[in-house]
Amino acid sequence: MNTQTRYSISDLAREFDITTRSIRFYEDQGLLSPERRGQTRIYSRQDRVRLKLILRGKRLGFSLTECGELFELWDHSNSGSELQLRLMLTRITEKRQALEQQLRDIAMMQQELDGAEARCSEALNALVPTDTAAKPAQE
Amino acid sequence: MNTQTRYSISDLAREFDITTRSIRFYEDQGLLSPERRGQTRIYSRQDRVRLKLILRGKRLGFSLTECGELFELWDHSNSGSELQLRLMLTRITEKRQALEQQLRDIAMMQQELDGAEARCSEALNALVPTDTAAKPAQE
DNA sequence: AATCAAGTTTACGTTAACGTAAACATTCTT
DNA sequence: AAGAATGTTTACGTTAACGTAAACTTGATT
Repeated sequence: MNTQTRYSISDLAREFDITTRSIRFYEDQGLLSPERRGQTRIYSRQDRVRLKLILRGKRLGFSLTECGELFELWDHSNSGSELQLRLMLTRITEKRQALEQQLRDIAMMQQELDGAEARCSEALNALVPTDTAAKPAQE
Repeated sequence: MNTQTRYSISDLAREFDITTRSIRFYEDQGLLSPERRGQTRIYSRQDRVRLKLILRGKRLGFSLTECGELFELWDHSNSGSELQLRLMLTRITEKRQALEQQLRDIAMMQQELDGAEARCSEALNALVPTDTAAKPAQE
C-alpha cells in the first residue's frame, strides 16, 4: 500500500529526487540516524519525515546546521531543565521572527514580480497588437 | 537630510551590516556597477536599492546568480524581442511559483514551531507550578 | 561459479560566497 | 612632512554541501 514502514536509501533518493550521497551526508552531519541491517541502512517513517523537514528547511535557505537546531527544538521540547526550556522558547521566538521576515521579503518580491510582469505584458502588447499577449481575462 | 544621493562603500557596509569585501564581491559578480571618482567607488541611490534587493534575495535563500537573474527580469522587462519577452514572462511565473512554495513551507514550519512552543510551555508549567511560564494572557 | 545490482567506506575534487592578508594610493589631519 | 583613515588591487585561504571515483561487501540471478 501507500503506508510503507521501511525504506532503502535509494527509495528515499528516488522519492525526493536527491542523491544517496546527500542522504548519507545528512546522516554524517547528525541529521539522520537510520537503523542498520548488517551494514545496510534502513529508514523508518520517522527518518523519512526528518528528511522531508531537511529539504523543506533547505528550500527556505536554512543551512543543515540550522535544520539540526530546529530538530533539537522539536525533539527536546518536552524535557530538560527550566533554564533549558526557557532558552528553547527564546530560540523558537527567534526562528519565528526569521520566518516573519521572510514573509515580508516574499511579499515585496512578489510586488516586484508583479511590476516586471506588467511591464513585460505591456511591451508585448506594443509589439503584437493582435492581443496575443498574456493578459489574464477581460479588457 | 535623510535623502542622500551618494554613498561610499563603507557607508553602505555600515548601513546594511556587511563587509566592504562583500560589496566588492557583488560587483565582481556583475550585480553592482558603481561610478568611479578616480579609483574610488561612488554608489548612487539606485546602487543602494540593488544592494538592498541582493540582501533580500539572500534572506530568501537565493544565490547571487539567481539575484542577477531577477535583476535581468527587472531591467529588461520593457525591451527585447517578442520571444525574449515571452521567455521572461515564463521565468517570472517560475519565480512566482518558487515564492508560493516558500509560503507553503513557511506555513508548515510555523505550525511545527507552534507545536514545539506548546510542548515547551507545558513542560515548563509542569516544572514551575507558580505559573511563571510564558503563556500569553488569561487562563 | 560467476555476474550483477545495490549498498558501503574512504578520499579527493568542486563551487559559492566570502575572509584575510599584503602592498599600495589618496586624502585629511596634526 | 608625517601619520592616520579610507580606499584600492591581487591573491591565497576557508566553509558548506555535496560530486565523483575507487575499491569492497552482500544478496539475488543467471
